[in-house]
Amino acid sequence: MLIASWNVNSITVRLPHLLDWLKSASPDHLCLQELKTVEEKFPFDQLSEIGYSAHVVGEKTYNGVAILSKSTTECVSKFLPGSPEPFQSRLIEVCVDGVYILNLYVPNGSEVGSAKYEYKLAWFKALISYIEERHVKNGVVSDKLVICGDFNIAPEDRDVHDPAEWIGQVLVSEPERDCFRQLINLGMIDSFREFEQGAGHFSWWDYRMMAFRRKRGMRIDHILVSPPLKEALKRSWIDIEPRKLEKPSDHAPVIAEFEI
DNA sequence: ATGGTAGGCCCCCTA
Repeated sequence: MLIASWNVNSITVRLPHLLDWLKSASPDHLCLQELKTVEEKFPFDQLSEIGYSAHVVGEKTYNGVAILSKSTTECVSKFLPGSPEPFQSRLIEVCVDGVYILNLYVPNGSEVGSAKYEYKLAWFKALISYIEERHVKNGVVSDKLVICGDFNIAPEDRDVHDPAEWIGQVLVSEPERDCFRQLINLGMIDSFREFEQGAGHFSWWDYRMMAFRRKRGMRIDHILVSPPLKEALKRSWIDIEPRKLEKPSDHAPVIAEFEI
């Protein structure tokens, strides 16, 4: 079974890339972020034609998340209780055959110390409570849980093209990394790092300054796996091919394979 | 300290 995650930066613009990628990669479930549209304009029909159903939380212009699946899934949640105001569509969770898939679009944070940065930290605090209430027993995640998404956090310096240049900045600041570590402390496993220890593996590159060509990126999109799924995890990787296309998303899809 | 590029939308905001 393949579970993938991709920040498409507008599903309207990226639909051709998305359909092509689904046909070639053929994931069982794909978590999408930054739809930038409302549910009424979501391309259910075109996705259905290639075998995918979808649960969607959209909004006009910003944010928006969805989970596409080949099989039928049960939607568990479409919002984050206790998240700071105003509401933003950044969380959706489904359940399928006893496996929970939680899809996140973590706030970007804009700049350390800004109001948006405080929103990001408050949002993550609510996220930890959400996970603790639903999936944690005795301090660890006891359910079969996969947390996918654009975390807007590069967990360690090896996930950053130039750590010295980025020190203390948004996406890499210690309070943000503390947020990520809280999930690790609940037992969640960074699937990518189970198979690859090296630096230079990125999932996002700024559109500006030819960042992709210059390999100046960050690994901020993640698939985390709970302890009950660890043995089933067989592979985890980043597919940078769609980032090479004309009019790409600034993010690449990340994929995890399970023997289930 | 700033700018560069992209997407959506209402001439600017977010990333």
